[in-house]
Amino acid sequence: MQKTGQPTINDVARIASVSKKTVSRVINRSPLLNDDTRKRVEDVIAELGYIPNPQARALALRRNFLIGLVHDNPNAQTVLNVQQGMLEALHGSEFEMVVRPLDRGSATMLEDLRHFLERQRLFGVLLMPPVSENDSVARLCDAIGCRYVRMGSAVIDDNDHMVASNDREAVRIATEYLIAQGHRRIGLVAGPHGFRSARERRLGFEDALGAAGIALPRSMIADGNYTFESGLAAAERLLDLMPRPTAIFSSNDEMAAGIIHAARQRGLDIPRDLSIVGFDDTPIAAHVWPPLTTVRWPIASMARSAALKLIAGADDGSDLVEEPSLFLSTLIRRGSVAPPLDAETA
Amino acid sequence: MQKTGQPTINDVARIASVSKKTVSRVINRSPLLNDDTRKRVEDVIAELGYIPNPQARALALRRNFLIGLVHDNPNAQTVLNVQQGMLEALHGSEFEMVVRPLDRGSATMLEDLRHFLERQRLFGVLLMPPVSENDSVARLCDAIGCRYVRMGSAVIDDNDHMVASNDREAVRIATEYLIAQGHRRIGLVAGPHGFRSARERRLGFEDALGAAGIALPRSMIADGNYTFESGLAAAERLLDLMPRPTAIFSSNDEMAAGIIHAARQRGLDIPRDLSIVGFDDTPIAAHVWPPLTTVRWPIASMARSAALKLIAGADDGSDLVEEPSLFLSTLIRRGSVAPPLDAETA
DNA sequence: TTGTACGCGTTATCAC
DNA sequence: GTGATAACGCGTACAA
Repeated sequence: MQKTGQPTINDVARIASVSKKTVSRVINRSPLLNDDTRKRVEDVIAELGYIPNPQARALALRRNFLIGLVHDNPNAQTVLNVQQGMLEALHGSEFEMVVRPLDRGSATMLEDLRHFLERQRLFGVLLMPPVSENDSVARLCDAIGCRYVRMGSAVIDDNDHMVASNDREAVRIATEYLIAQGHRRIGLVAGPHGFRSARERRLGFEDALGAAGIALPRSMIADGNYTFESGLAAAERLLDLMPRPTAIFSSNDEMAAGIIHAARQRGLDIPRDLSIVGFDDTPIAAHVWPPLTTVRWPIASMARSAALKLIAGADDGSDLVEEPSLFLSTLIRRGSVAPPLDAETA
Repeated sequence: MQKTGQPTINDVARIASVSKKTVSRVINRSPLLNDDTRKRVEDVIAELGYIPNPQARALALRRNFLIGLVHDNPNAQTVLNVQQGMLEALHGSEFEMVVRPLDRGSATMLEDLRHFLERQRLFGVLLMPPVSENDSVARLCDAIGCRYVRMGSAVIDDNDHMVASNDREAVRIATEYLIAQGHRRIGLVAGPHGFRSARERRLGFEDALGAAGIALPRSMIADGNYTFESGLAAAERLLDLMPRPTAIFSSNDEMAAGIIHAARQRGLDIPRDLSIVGFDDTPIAAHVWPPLTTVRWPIASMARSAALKLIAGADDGSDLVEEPSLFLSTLIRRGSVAPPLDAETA
C-alpha cells in the first residue's frame, strides 16, 4: 500500500508473487495466461480491492478514459436528454463524461476542438447536432485518432460513426395526420438554416403536402431558429395571412410553445381555431395548454446507443451486440390538433 | 518531438538549453527564476506551441485537472443552468467539467461517490442541492482531500465551501407582494421534504403571513416534489378548498406550470380568479400563459462563482478577488398576479 | 538560481 | 506463459 491508501499494481504483484506485467495481463484480459496464475491474481485483486489508476493508464496508453460530449446545440432540454442517455450507457463502466460546448460560428471553433482533443486525449467523442453535421470535425477526429460517433437527423456517415433518426419520414407522417384531419392550409415554422434537422423536417413536410396535391406557397413557410421567441415571431407572420392557416407544423416543441403564445394573444382557441404539431416531445410539450401533439424524438436512446458504440470492445467484451444506428420517431397525439372549422372538401 | 507530434517538456528543455526542472518551474510560475532564463524558456514554449500533458501531470501530482459536477437534482433546467455557469468559469482554464449524477436514496450513494472521487482524483467538485446539503458528503470530500463547494438555499458551511442564495427572504418578499395586492387566502405548494430549499421557501412564506397577521391553516399547504405533475396534484387539493385561495405561491416554476394547468382545467382565469407566484425563473416561467411572476434564482451565477472558488489560486494567480458567497434572489413581475376579485378589507 | 536522480502507476518490448 | 526493464511526461528532493 502506498501512502495514498490505494493499493497499486505492485502490491498485487508482490502479494500474488507474480510480476507487474502478469497483473497487467489479467487486467487487460490477455488470452495467453495460465488459468492458475490468473485465478491467483484475481483473488488478490478482489481481496485488496485493487482498482487500476486511471491517470497512470492514461499516461501509458496515451489515451484517457473519458468520453466527450461535444455540442453547440442551443436547446437545453435536448442537450440534457443526450447527457442522460450517455450517462446511462457509461454507468458502471470505467468511463466518465466530460462536456464540451463549442462556440458555433466562431472562426477558431475547429482549432479549439483540436486543442481540446489533443490535450485531453479523449477515448472518444459524441458529436451532437448541428456540429455533428460538419464533416471537417469528423475528419479532425479521425486525424487525431479519437473515436467519434455523430448524432443527426439523417445518415451522413457509416454505421460505426453515426446514429440517426428519420426526421423526414416522421414529419411526413405527422403532416399526413394533419391532412387526414381535413386541414388544407397548413403552415410550417422551419428550423434554422444550416441545421440538417431543419432541412429534413421541412422536406418531410413538403413530401406530405406534395403527395396530397396541396400547394405550398412560400408565405406558408416561416423561418425560426428553434427558440420560443422565434416561434412566436414566426406565428405572428403566419397568423397575419388571409386566409389564415388552420394548422401549423412547428419544427420543434419550443417554437410550438411560442406559436401557442401568439395564438392565445390573438384570442385564438387551440385546437378549435388552430391546430399545432410540434417535434421533440420535450417536457414542455406535455406541460403547455393544451398538451401538444408532437413527434417523439428518441434522442436519449440515440445518445445511449452512440455512447455504447463508442466504448464497444473497450470494456468487458461482453457486449458484442451491434447497437442500432437508425431510430424511428413516433407521433404522440395529445390535445393540440382537431379538424378545421371550415373543413373544405378538397 | 515524440511520435505523437506533441512537443514534451524534454523538447523544450533541450532547445532552450536548460533542464526539465527549469521548464517545470516556468510552467508552475516558481518565483525563484532568473528573468533571462524564464524569458528564453517562454520563447521556446511559444515557438513550439508546447502544452503540458495533463495526463502526466495528473499522475505526478496525484490530482486530475477535472472539476466534477455532482448532483442528484431532478430538475433538468436547474442542472443545465449550473453547468452553463460552471463552464463559463472554467472556459479558458486548464480545467474540464465532468458530470456525475448521483442516485439519491440509494444506500450505496456515499460509497459510489467515494469510489468516483478516489479513482478520478478530481481537482474539486461542485455539489448541487439536495446532495450538497448532506454533511457526510462534505466530510467525505474533506477526508479524501478533494476540494468542494456546496450550493444551496441557506448558509451551511464557511465561505470557502459554500455559495448560497437567500431563499427565505426572497420568498418572504414575494409573499408580501401578494399580500400587498390584497390577497388574504394564500396557498402554498411546498417542495419535497428533505430539501433545504423547500424548507427555506416555506419559512419565508410563513414569515410573511405571520408578520401580516394572516392565519395559515394546514389545509392551505400542499406538498409537492418540484415536478409539474406534483404541482398539478397539489393545486387540485388547494382549489377544492371552500373558500378557495385567491393566490398560490409555488416553491418552483415547474410546479407553478402544473398549477396553471389545474386552474385552466377548472375554467379558472389567471390572474383574475387565481394569482400565482413561482420560484426559479426558468424559461418555462416566461413561456407559460400568462407569463409567470416568479422569483429569479441566480443559480448560474452561483455555479460560476462556486467554480471560481474551486479553482482559485490554481491558475494564473491573476484572480485574487474574493468570489461572492451569498446571492440575492429578486422578484420578477409578469402576468400571473392581480388583486383578488373579492378583495376583503383586512 | 539551476541541475540530477528518482517517483508517480501503468503498459510495451523482448527476452527467457 | 512469464518476468526484468524501459518507456509515458511531469513534479520533487536534494544537491550543486
